[in-house]
Amino acid sequence: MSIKKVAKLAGVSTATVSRYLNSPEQVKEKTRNKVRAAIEETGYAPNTLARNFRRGKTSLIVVVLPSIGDPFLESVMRGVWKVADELGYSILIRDTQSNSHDFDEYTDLVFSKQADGILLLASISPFGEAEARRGPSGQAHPPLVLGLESVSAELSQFPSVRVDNVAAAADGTEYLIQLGHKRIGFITGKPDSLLTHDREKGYRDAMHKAKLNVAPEWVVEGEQTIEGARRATRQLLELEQRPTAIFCANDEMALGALYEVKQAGLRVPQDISVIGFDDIRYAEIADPPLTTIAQPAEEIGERSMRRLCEAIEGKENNTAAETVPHRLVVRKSSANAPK
Amino acid sequence: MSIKKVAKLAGVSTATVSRYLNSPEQVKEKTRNKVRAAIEETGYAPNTLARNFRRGKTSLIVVVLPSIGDPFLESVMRGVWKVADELGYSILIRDTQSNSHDFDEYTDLVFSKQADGILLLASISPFGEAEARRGPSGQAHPPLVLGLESVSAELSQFPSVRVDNVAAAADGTEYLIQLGHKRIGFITGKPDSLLTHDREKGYRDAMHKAKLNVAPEWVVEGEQTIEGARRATRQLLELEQRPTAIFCANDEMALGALYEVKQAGLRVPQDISVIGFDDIRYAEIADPPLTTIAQPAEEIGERSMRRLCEAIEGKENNTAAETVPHRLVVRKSSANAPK
DNA sequence: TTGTACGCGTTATCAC
DNA sequence: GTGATAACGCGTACAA
Repeated sequence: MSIKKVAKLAGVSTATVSRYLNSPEQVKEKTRNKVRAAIEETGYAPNTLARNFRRGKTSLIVVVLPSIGDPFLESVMRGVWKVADELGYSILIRDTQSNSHDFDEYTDLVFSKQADGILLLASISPFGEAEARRGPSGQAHPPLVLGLESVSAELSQFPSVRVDNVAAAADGTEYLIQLGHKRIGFITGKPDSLLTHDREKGYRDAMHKAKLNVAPEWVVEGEQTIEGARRATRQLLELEQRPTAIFCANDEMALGALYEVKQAGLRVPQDISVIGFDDIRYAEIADPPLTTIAQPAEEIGERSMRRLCEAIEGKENNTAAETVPHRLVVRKSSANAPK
Repeated sequence: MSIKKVAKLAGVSTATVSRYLNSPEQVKEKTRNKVRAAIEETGYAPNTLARNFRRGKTSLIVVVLPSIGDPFLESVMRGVWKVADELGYSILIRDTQSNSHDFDEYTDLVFSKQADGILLLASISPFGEAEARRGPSGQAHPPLVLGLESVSAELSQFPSVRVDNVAAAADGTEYLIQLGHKRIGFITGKPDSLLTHDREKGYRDAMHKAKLNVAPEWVVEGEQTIEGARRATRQLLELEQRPTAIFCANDEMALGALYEVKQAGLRVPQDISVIGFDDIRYAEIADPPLTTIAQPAEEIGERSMRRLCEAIEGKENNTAAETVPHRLVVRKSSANAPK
């Protein structure tokens, strides 16, 4: 009823008002002025609900991430938002921590037109039932891009943007080995996190390549939280032959590890080296400043979002996995192995 | 076109399918079964776009916050999401850091039916033009609740949920005064943050009450970032008569301050006490663990969100300001004043 | 209890 | 360049 009101007031048809809003260059200047005046007078704002309905598009994108308030994701999201603003999308965030949704619930968001696409920045259970939905839905799968996380076989058909976590973790491990460390502990994430699996694999690969043994008790679960990492660290420190270095699958856990090592009266890095992964902003001001592996977070966000938008707009269906470079950042929490 | 398909397949009318979805009790069991079968067979998912359009409701809520990846906001958002899930809303996040929108852009989201309401967890520029829009829009203002932040006069008409920042900061300051500190520095936030203004006021009030002078150079801007706080701290340390204690308007800045004090070769808390505000999860594992003022973050999120939903659903227009309790958490970063 | 038919506000497809 | 009008898919008043 509203575009009609404006149209009547301006003495034009609704079609013209619509054109004025969406492709003003198709409207003669004189008409444009009439319409503009009418819009200003009424304070008219187009009803987005109706517009989306008509266009069959929500301009909403769901970003699925493990937990908001993750300092690393902040940088990624900055990149995501940049592209979203540029291309006119809004971002709907779902975290997998507070809510335990399964994958279908996310794909449903697209099939039921609540969102146009999904940017998956978290590990979640694989395709499951959604696979069955390929038929009815008409399209094979919803527009979906994976950022950060490694891909399970089920999801390997989708485009992705991430660092090579295996290689990066291997680099970090090799760095410790070069410092003379032989007993290196690894604090991994949750069991279902493919990402931390990959990092663990990189660690194991590097150890193996250097012909160093990995005792089973050296690899401990840290649940990707400070608390979990603190527990894990205490376990490592109680070992008869405790590690001289601890590699944490992310910085959040490394900060917890740092605390517990110092709490136990040991010095970092003289007694134990600690390194992390992600280079969050707290790494630099940790005590001692944390050696870690940096990812180009904002770039990952930007590129994955861009590819998602392309997929939505049907411009590309390039399903290639895109790898961005990582970088070892050496700070004070790592040093030569003791003795 | 889709509800029709289901209806045809089930041999009923579209109205019946619609009823099946929205008020199943109005449908006879036998019919229900037919419809259910048809829905399962087709994999039908109702078009949310059409539904929202028809209902005139988006079930979307915009949460405006200073910056995602703020560890404190994570807890607040947990509370927000809890209520959102319960009541069937989705959350659309806008941060004021990466994007600089003004207030009108947020109210427009509601007026143009992109969202049902606004939860404001950040200080932003006051009403401005939106005030003018009261007429045409029909309603006085969009559903809006303030969480965390203090309110400017323009926004005082809206419901709010927060701690008493003035009183809390006064408590923290008094605590330092009791420890014998007389020269207490304050690192404040951005000039336009009402929140940190209030905390600064609490600090000044407490100093004044204790008949202690506040030298102008003791109050420094820290921009609400680690970097800013580090700069501010260096300034304070260079003072001829440097403070024996530093009160930071939030923990993020306190972590930066902690780093710089140690960097300068001073000991915390023996030479300088440092306290923060918010009790983020990194406060406990800081070195030394940070004394701070805790807010019931999740509760703030939950209550403010609940009030917003009530406002949207027209259940209440209680515009009272709700105050939740704060709590001083004493850890190792604060001690008696030196000498 | 179920079916028919209309309208929500916008955009797109035609003619003119 | 502009206007008339038919969709878009769903909910609901009303009739049966």
